Amino acid sequence: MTQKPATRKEEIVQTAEMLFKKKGYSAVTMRDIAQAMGIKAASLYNHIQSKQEILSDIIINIGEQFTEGMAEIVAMENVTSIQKLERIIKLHVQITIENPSRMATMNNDWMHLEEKLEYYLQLRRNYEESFRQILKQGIEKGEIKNVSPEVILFSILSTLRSLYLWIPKKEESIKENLLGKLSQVLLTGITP
Amino acid sequence: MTQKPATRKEEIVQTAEMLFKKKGYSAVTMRDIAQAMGIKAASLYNHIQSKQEILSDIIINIGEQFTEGMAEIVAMENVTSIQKLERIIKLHVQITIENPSRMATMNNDWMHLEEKLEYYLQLRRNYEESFRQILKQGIEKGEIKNVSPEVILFSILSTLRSLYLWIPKKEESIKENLLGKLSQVLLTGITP
DNA sequence: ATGTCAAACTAACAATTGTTAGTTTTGTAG
DNA sequence: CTACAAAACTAACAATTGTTAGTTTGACAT
Repeated sequence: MTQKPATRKEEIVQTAEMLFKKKGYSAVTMRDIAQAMGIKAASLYNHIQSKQEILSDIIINIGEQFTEGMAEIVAMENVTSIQKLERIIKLHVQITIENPSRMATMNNDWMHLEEKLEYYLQLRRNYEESFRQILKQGIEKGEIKNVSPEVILFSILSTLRSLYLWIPKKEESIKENLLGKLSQVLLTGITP
Repeated sequence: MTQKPATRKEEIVQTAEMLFKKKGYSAVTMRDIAQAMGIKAASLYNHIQSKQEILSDIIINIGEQFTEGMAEIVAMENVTSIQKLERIIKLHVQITIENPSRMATMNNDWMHLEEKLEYYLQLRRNYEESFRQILKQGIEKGEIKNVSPEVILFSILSTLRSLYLWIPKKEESIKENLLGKLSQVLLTGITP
């Protein structure tokens, strides 16, 4: 699920993101993080600059993963809009399986970013705009029902952004089926 | 959108929930709440017992609204499962339009409940179980596609729980259409 | 053995936290 | 005008916060 940390700093970030997921950034203290690692709070500062830096590292890392993934999808040729949507769903499932805690932190604590806040918001706006364009093209080409793209965008994105809440509970076998089932529900609906 | 506060305590709760929505429970101080009301932090304690009480009031209030709404839906006779799902969607849209800040607080800060935490979790488990039963009955009767009820539950509930993020931006006219569009997308999908 | 360097430690800081105690202001009913 | 209750205030508290400075430890190459 999560990679082996390569540096001591990465260990700190990985410990922090687990705690952030449970209680949120503001409710987690540097002493909490240190205790979870079996060291003292002051020792953390041999490896990081500030608590804020931990948060930035977590969120910007994931934000840029989504940006890169979306760029690839936008660049795809000779595919339908539905196929692009399937790729978006796959992108979310993959990233969330790899980094459930980071996803939780990005979703819940982005507003506590300081210097990096505007950059994060820019990434998010661009991502949503690409998503919206894919939906509009699909409607134009008749591949997607002519319903408000905004409502579709909201509905799919809400589900994908909540994946971190459900994925950690499932075993690997279920995760494999998840992508297919989720695509079916989100794209074709639940009525026969 | 929000009711006129009847008591000074309700004013405090309403001020608090707006701030909780923006920054989360842990990041909002009693001095923040007081300042937003133009008074001093100590004055709040003429009306409330603790910061924790504010959070409890907000979350339990909403939690019980959902419990009551779901009880009515479960008790409905001579209706299809799809009609019950439409009523669930309507329930979420209505409550969220009336209390967007409370919804945000319930979704994001329930884990900071103390004495009332177990009661809240019980309400939530019961709600989800009723939802699950409606889905299973729908599948049995052939009114709902035979896809994993768990995935359907997750998908619809994720969207409904995120409504607070989108609803405050829309004007009243859009809100009226929202219910219909949302039902269409969630139930019949987006493919023609 | 010695020197080096990363990574831990102790001790402390200034600021901020939720909350209490006791006092003063304010508006309204008699 | 007076009395009373509601609701504000000032001042302070003990605990906790992120962070810094300076020191010690431990592993390893020389």
